Amino acid sequence: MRKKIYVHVADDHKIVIDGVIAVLNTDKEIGISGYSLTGKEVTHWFDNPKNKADVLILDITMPVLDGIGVLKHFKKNAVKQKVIILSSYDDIKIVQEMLALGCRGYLTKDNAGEFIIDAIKVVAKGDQYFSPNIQKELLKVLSGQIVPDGDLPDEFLIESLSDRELEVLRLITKQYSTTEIADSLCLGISTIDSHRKNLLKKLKVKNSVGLAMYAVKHKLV
Amino acid sequence: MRKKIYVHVADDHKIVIDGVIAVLNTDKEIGISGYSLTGKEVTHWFDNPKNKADVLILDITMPVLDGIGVLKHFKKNAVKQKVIILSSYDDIKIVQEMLALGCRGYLTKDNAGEFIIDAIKVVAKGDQYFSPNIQKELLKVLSGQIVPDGDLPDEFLIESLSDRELEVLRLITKQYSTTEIADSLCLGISTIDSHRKNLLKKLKVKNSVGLAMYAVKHKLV
DNA sequence: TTCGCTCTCCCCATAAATGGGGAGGCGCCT
DNA sequence: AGGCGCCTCCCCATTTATGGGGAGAGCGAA
Repeated sequence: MRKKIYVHVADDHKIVIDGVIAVLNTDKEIGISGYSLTGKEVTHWFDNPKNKADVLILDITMPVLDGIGVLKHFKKNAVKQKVIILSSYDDIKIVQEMLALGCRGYLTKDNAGEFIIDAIKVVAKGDQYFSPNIQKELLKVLSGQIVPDGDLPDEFLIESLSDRELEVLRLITKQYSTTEIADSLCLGISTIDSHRKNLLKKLKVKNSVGLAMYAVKHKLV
Repeated sequence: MRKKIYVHVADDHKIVIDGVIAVLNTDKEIGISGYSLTGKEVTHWFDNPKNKADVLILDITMPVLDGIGVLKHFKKNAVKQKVIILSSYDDIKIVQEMLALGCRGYLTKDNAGEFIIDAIKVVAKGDQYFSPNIQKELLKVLSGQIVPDGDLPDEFLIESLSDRELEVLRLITKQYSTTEIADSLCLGISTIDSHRKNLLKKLKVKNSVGLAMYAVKHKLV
């Protein structure tokens, strides 16, 4: 038998972890090296050089530190273990964002059970793996059926926002009007108007609702 | 051995179902009679008199028809099988709402694995079961430490939205202006204005951004 | 039938947001 | 010194959104 592949599972819902482990236990080549309920726990595990995990199954939405934070931490610390995202979202933009952050595979929770074992084996070998529904979406992008806005992954879009703009954006999502934002920041109304106009341009959305949706999507709130 | 208890599991994430089933399979008195990925599927199963399930493990947030809708359907049709809610929320007001709708038990996803078997056995006998963290919250209410105010968390305001209002809300989140929504639905501008005004009142938000945030929070988009 | 709710549309008015443009100060980097 | 981006604020104008009220038609429940 080949060398066993050790897997670490991270999700804020223990029952999901139980499910993943139950599925993985059906395969003799795969072992469980541990699990985490928050992103913070994950980074603790992987900061320890004695951690024997080869692959990390990672949920995006977690308390304390989310999946995005974990990937960023891994990138900064050059963690070499492979990461497979296990998420509820099948939005191609999110997939791209995760890829940009260095994940090696992407599964959606609605069908992870069928594909997770394959995914782990493929990723452990060094390849990438995406569940069929995600593959289909990625192909659409490649074949030009979806033009991903020609924009850089939204990561960079976020970073192109200035501190002030982020501040204004956050207040907009709190349903503050321009006047209220101006008062709250002790600035003129025209200033907030300018910031909002710049935000609309930078994020390429139509109105404040678009700004709010963007902020939510990128977890700025 | 006593008569086996049959359980039906409903959750929009298959991996959660896998997890629940894996845990339940460790107990010989419990059998799985089926599972559902949407509330609609659940009602189909339980509308069929041949369904042999004794207990339903039910998630609250599901597409097509959510857990609340399922409980209401059960109430209307006098479905006699017991329901245990399996939810991410540990908000006491939600628990109370579910109790009012006739559920017999409440588990949170973060520790369901430990208690789900006990919960099923207790509920199957006709008693109620709550995981310890929920029990603690309920005791606080009974002892007067929490005075549950009249308003439910907004999670449940959604039930009071009409179809048209939901439609308008969805288009608002797509960054449509009132005029565009009117055109898109072949209605007058005044009509959409009225719907939006009603939405603002019903959902107790300040503006369209608030509507969008609400829609996102409650997974309407 | 009467009551309540939805859906449709209208009146009034004001506040807010959108869409162009420009401009001066300030700090940072080259 | 010059360039660049950010922050601040202003002009113009139009479109939208908000906030109050009302009203008739339809439909189902009590």
